[in-house]
Amino acid sequence: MSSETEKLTRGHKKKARTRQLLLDAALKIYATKGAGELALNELAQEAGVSNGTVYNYFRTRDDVLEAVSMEQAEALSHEVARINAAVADGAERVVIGVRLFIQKARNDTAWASALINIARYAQGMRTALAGYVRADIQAGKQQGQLDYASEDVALGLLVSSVISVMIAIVEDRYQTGDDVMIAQMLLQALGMDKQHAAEVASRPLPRL
Amino acid sequence: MSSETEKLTRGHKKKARTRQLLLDAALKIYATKGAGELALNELAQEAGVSNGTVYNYFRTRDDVLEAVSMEQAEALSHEVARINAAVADGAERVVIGVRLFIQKARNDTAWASALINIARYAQGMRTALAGYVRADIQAGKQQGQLDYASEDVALGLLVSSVISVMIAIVEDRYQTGDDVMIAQMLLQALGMDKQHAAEVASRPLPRL
Amino acid sequence: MSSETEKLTRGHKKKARTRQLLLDAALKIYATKGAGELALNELAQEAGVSNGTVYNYFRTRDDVLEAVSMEQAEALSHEVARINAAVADGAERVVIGVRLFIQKARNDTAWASALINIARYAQGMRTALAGYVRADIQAGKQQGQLDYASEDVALGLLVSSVISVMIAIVEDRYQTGDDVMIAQMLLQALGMDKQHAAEVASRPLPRL
Amino acid sequence: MSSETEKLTRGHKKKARTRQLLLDAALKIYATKGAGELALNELAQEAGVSNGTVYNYFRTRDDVLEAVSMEQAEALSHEVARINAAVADGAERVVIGVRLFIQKARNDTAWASALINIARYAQGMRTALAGYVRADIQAGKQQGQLDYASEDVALGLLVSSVISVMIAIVEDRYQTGDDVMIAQMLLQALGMDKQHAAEVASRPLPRL
DNA sequence: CATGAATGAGACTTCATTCAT
DNA sequence: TATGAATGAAGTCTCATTCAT
Repeated sequence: MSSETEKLTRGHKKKARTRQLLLDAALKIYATKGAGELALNELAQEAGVSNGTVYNYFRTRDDVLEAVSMEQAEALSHEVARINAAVADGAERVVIGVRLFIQKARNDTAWASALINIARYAQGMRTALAGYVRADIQAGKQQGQLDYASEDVALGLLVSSVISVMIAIVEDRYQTGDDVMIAQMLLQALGMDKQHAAEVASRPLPRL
Repeated sequence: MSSETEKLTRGHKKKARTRQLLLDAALKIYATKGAGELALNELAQEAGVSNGTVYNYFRTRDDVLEAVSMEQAEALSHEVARINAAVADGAERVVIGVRLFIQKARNDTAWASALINIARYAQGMRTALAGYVRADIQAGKQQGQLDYASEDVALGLLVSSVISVMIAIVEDRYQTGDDVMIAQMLLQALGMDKQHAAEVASRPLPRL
Repeated sequence: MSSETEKLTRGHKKKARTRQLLLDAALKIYATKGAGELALNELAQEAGVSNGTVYNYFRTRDDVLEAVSMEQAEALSHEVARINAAVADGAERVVIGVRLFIQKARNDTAWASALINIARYAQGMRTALAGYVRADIQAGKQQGQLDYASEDVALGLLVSSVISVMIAIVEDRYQTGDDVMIAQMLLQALGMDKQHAAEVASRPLPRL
Repeated sequence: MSSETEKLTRGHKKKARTRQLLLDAALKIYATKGAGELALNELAQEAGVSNGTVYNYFRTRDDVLEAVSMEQAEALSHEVARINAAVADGAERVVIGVRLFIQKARNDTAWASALINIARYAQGMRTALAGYVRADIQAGKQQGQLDYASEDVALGLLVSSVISVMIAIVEDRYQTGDDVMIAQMLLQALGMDKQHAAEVASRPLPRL
């Protein structure tokens, strides 16, 4: 490794570490506050860096939001994709995505709360979340299991419904089995008949 | 009417008028800004009263939000109830509610934008919106047209989907016919079969 | 006095008083610091008002500077005009203006210092100062005592020279009689011959 | 030349080069901003070095200002001295200095702007500029062409007048011929009679 | 009740300066 | 010497809130 490269690497590592500190701190704050209320000096304090340091990484509140959004969206995509790797059935892939998402939210309501707050503001987040489902519902349609007129409307329905369940979780209105229920309803909305939808929605989830 | 009473009445009228000025101004501002960004100073200016006056009517930012929420929710309930007065079919009532709501949003995107911003913050708004649909889906179920396992999940689905369409409108992603489409999908989600759902969703709307 | 007027007057009086507090405080600060270094929170403290109050009167540092400039320029104009009221001779009016200005600076070096700092930044100040001399040198020219090619150059020379003497005063480089000396030199620059200039420049000043 | 010496020399050269980079960058910035607003971060960026590097050369903002002042004053002295080398007449030397200065300012208003900003803050600059004129007016006095009572007042007048013209140039208020005009007025201020002053002020300038 | 000047807490933002590499 | 991330003091600015009129 040349001295040049080494220097850059060290610098980058430090930069990357601080940046991650800030992103983690931001996510933590989003669990409590709306994205519009994130105070950059509070972010600094939470991350354990000084006030001015924040400005070496983010110019505005929205920059922070966008960065956190992207990070979360990417992490989620990767995770669901990994778990769905062995599943070919488009409808089932949708169900797994929806139910895993909800499960994750139940296991970590702070995270769920943060995600809700992020999704409220960061349209990019919603879009990114929609992105990784799009292929699944397309597959479902091609496989003849799903049948819907507008992909965009379908995606809007899917994403907003899942968020709606997340809100229920955070507000402690979630009931056991709601994940299966919403999955079934979504399949029906996407054109699957009740019996089939009920069956697919209640298949056991693959191991993580 | 005694002079005393008259004075009181006039006082009340004036009071009510000022309050309405403030509510209208707030709605106008919500069309532009998130509820968290409403500045009471700006509200006063928009309403044409002095900043101190605001405090005679609302103690906090959230008071304003809640009042506007309630006003809107009530107005919406009344409107939809009036239009639905002659409709007995529960499923059709749902469709009419959904489609009218969307139509209204399309006719006044500023109002739509305000409502989205209100709904983001004021959970009460969502609840209120859900309230007036609850009876309709219950009716649909009793009439044997709808079939769903959890009323709460169903309501969450309905409300969040409609909001999702409103967001699409504000962001100019709405396509003609999306209102019928979402109505149909929601009926399907609520357990109606495709053909029937398509038929009910596309019935002509009653006159306003 | 109607209640309406009374209210306005009371409000105005208070506003005017606070504004004057701020202007006075600003002048005091300019005696020490350059106009570019005036800190608005320091201004608040010096004026004995709270931080935010400053922003009810001035939006920026430059607003303060301009207001102080105008106030000073106006006060100076009035003062010199009053003293010169009985003097018809244009050249003598110039001399009186110059010498009084210098005298005032010697009597209040803090004021002189402030004025220097103001003049450095606020071109408007220089212009205003020039304004009230313009008529005098025009008179001198018409009376056949002064003779110069460019009025603007002449005014620039006059104003900058007086400021130059003020700087000397503040830096304690001023020598007794320099006021007469600079007045004579300026008359010569404006086309008067040495003997005449010496005589006019050394005439006794009118009483204040 | 030993490798050791060579390294030192290269080091010195590099050091000198970096310093010059910084001085040039500072001058460029002074053309835009007042000396009080020079940000060392910006200086570093403009010079293409890292912010920490600045501190290897200058301890404070004022250090930079002083260094640039000195550099400019020295350069100007040299230039005028060179051009005046063959001129014995003190009054003419003054005229040449004044007019060349103005000419240079007209040819490079950015430089003029920088110099004004420097002169505002750095009294040393004014002093240095005065320094190289002092000998000339002394010569003029000894030659019997100039006649003034106070050398210091005369120098103040000279320097401030020239700066006043530079300001006029930067503000686009300069008129052709103003250089000759101001030169003539200054000679008159220094005691020369009108006809003679007009003649000396309008002599053709020596070639550069 | 209405007014609007004053308040001051609390955010934002910049930048000179330090320091480990 | 050069680098540039980190620091934190110092200033800017906003706005909910109070209060005398």
